Amino acid sequence: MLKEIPLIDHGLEKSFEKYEKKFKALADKKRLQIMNILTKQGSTCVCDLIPIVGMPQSKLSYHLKILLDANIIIKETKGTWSYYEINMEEVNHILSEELCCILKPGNSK
Amino acid sequence: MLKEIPLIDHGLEKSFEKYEKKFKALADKKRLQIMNILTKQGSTCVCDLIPIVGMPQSKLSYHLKILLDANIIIKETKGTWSYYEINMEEVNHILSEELCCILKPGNSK
DNA sequence: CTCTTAAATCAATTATAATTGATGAACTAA
DNA sequence: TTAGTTCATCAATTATAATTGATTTAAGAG
Repeated sequence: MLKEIPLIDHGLEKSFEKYEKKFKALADKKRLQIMNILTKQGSTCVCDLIPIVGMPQSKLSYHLKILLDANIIIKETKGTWSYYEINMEEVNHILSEELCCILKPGNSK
Repeated sequence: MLKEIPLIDHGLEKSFEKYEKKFKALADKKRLQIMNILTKQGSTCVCDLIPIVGMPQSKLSYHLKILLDANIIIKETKGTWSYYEINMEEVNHILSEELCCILKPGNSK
């Protein structure tokens, strides 16, 4: 039985849109820095991130939201505090072992 | 001997800038489509790509340049023709095995 | 040389993303 | 209640990226 090769593969198109969003989230050095800090620090609240990353709160919130919406980080709210951490499962699914290393502790030696 | 932990790690900063560029190149579904076609087709010239990807020549050239500058694809010129192909080594260094699969033949079944 | 084709580049427009300071919502403590 | 804190969101601006059609460069063919 012959398999039809469609001109436009809608499954792939969906995939490309999904990965476009994730790569967009990764395509910013400030967000890569945030990810690097989260991998070093583990779960961290926004108020502690502010002095480390050195950016105003609204800006940090903006970038955290982009990473969150792409499922690259996870948020957990405890009372007034919001704790963010890397979604390691997701990151490992996207990035190479080599690249994942800059997002894992013990690399910045 | 104690190791100093710098507030700003310039080595990491350079890395982040490098990866920012690569992720930016990947962060577009049209470019992911181009990459997918190049993995299926192998080395392909621009004039053959135009009808496959269905975009005007100047637009295609623009997107190919972004992928080329990020070292994600390789260009080889033969006379009037320019042939492009995936830089597999680079792609494998960045992306997970799982994700590399959408950029390898035999996946679109 | 001229004519054609291939592909890159340009300039102008349009679209998308990032930054900023201010405001608002939700929780805690007094 | 009131005041203080954490964080998200808003609106306005600025910056960056994508799209378009036209032009340009370069390589063959005749």
